[in-house]
Amino acid sequence: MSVTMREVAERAGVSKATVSYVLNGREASMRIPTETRDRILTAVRELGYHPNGLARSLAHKRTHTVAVVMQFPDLFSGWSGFTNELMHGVTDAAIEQGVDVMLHTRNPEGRWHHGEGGLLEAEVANLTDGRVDGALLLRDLDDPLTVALCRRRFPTVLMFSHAADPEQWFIDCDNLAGARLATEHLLSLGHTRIAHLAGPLLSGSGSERREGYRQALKNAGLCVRPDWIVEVTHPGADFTAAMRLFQAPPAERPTAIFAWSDDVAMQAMRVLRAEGVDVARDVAMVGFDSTALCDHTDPPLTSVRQPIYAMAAQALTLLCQRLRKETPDQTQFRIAPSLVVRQSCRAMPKHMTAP
Amino acid sequence: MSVTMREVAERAGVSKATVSYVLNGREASMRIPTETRDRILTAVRELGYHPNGLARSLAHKRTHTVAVVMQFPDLFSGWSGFTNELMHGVTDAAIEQGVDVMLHTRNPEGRWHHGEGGLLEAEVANLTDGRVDGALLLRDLDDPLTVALCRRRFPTVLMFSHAADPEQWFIDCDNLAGARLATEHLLSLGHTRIAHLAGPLLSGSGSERREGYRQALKNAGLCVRPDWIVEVTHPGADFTAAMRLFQAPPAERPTAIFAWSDDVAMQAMRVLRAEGVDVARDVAMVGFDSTALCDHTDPPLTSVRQPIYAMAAQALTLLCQRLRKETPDQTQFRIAPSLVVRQSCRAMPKHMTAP
DNA sequence: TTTTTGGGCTTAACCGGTTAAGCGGATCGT
DNA sequence: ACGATCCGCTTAACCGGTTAAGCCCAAAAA
Repeated sequence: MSVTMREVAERAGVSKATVSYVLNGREASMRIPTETRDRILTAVRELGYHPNGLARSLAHKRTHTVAVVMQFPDLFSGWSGFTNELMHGVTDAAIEQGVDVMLHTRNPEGRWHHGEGGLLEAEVANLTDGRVDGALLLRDLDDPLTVALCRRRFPTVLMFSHAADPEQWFIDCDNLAGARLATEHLLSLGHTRIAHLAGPLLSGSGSERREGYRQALKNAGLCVRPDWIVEVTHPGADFTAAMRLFQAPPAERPTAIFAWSDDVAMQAMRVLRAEGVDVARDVAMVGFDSTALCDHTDPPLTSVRQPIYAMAAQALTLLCQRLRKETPDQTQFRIAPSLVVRQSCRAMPKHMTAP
Repeated sequence: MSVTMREVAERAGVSKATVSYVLNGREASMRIPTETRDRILTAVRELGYHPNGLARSLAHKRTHTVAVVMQFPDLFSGWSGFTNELMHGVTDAAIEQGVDVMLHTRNPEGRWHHGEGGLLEAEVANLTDGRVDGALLLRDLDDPLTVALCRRRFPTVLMFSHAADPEQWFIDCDNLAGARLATEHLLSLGHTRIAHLAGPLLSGSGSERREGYRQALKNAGLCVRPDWIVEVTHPGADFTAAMRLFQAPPAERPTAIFAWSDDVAMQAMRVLRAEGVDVARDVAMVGFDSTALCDHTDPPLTSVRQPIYAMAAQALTLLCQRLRKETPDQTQFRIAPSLVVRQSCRAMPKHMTAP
């Protein structure tokens, strides 16, 4: 089909090896006279030769390709600004590092591992079969795939997650601090009846943000009401449990909500509005991520900012360093989040904050 | 490093070929007794053998991987709901078809081709070097890369673009009809002073939507004011030219805007609001794409819907059919868009519509 | 003149699989 | 008894590159 090195060699009247040496500029060890070199380069041009990437990679055992492995098959679903910013960071850094990116949204047979081992094995085999040099993982805490890959010494970097194992490289956000930031912001505005739309317990971000919420309440001397922690793992989830909180008599309702992600916050805003509850006027809302979307919602959403783009880009850069066997001073990062105040939180009216 | 077929063969006391036959189940032509088969499978299990994907692909000349080639290096930038829905469709279909997806956001040296041919050549070589079987292209009309790949008979499918060449497979939206839909909606609400925030002329969507806008105005007996077609190619672009339209005396200002994309519409809404112009009350706005975001803006954005997810998924499916050398009845698709009315367009007050 | 040196290539093994062709021995048909 | 057939496997070429080792010949050194 395509023109091979053999044909180039024949046309130039040399051996495959010579062509290879010329094309790869192995000048240090091998001095090839200009005349031969020109003959080869002419043949290359005339035949329109380009080396086959697979053969190259097979011989080098290096593909200059990394995989991005998502947790959920539907991560691209909805309007997730998170995924967008993440992929933007990854691809920009990939261009800079000169690597290609493969997408592995593919989850073995459904959402989560069934524990049979066979599916996990298949996934591991898929990643370690030589087509990619390493992987960027977006997975839950103690995810079996992550652990399995690490055990096989397959080069990985965790994004937006972390691990106790010092062998694991990762870059994560300090979710605990972020959640405290959000909750304390609401507290400082005079809110005491704060509910939490929580993420999955399995994920680091989900569980840590819960804990940060709890800590902030406790530090303020408030008790944590378990029924006010409602698990809403993604925007498509069922919000009826959350809505039930607002069917209580007015004095029993939350006056503020900390949502574990912007997407969930936005969906909640929609659902609440449909029920006649106006965000900002009737209830304060804080999200998490502070993606560009937050400026465009009604009202603009106050949110905890984690620098997704930069973190993703750094994750890819770290992975490339790992592939080059470099040893950076630091291989585990915890990024401090910040609060971006927009207009979704009003202060509590004075008379209600008084005891 | 990894365990190879050779080692499996040695441990099972057979040749590489036999192992290969057993693993690939070439039972039809080759009958291997259960005893030998078991010996091999045991060796496979004991050694934890998994075939090397590169070697396999090299021998088969098939990688079961397709590339997604974007036009802009920054396509993942901002909050683009378009890209998100697109990638969701692509990846879902990829899972179904059993192929992997490579991202080629990489643009040779900056944004657009410099026409030297060298960069284009490099890009073509990159895609045709065997690492991917085919490509999904998101490119401008008459894009040189598209043309070059088609000439080399490299399997491609255009997404959200089209071509006159019957050899080109594509799936595109009827942008002309969509733009007419948007403009006619505004006309039907009584607006006659309609501006257009236009996309790049190079892109099919950009130019066709302009034309649809023009046609709708002409059909309504209105004249097209060139100064009211302002090019705003992406949300990060300069909006000052657009804003200048609203510095005219009230009677000279547009009362409605048709934006060529949701992202641009949303950014315009922001910029306008900052200038004291309230969308819906002071000016009607229609976007294009109608991604999930439109429900969350203030006000929710009326927009022309193209089924991005379904189109992207079908594009990938078409590509896979092309790779399997199937010949579908239809290889060029034009999808009819529809209008999703939300709350960003008010009817003109009666006294102003009267002549 | 003989030996050393080194330039300019080639040979051949290798990366890790696939697969057409073929071989040796048992079985079958006549 | 002898050829034909078939089973069960191996051999070796091949995919398209890379690269260590080495060969041949000319020039330099002894």
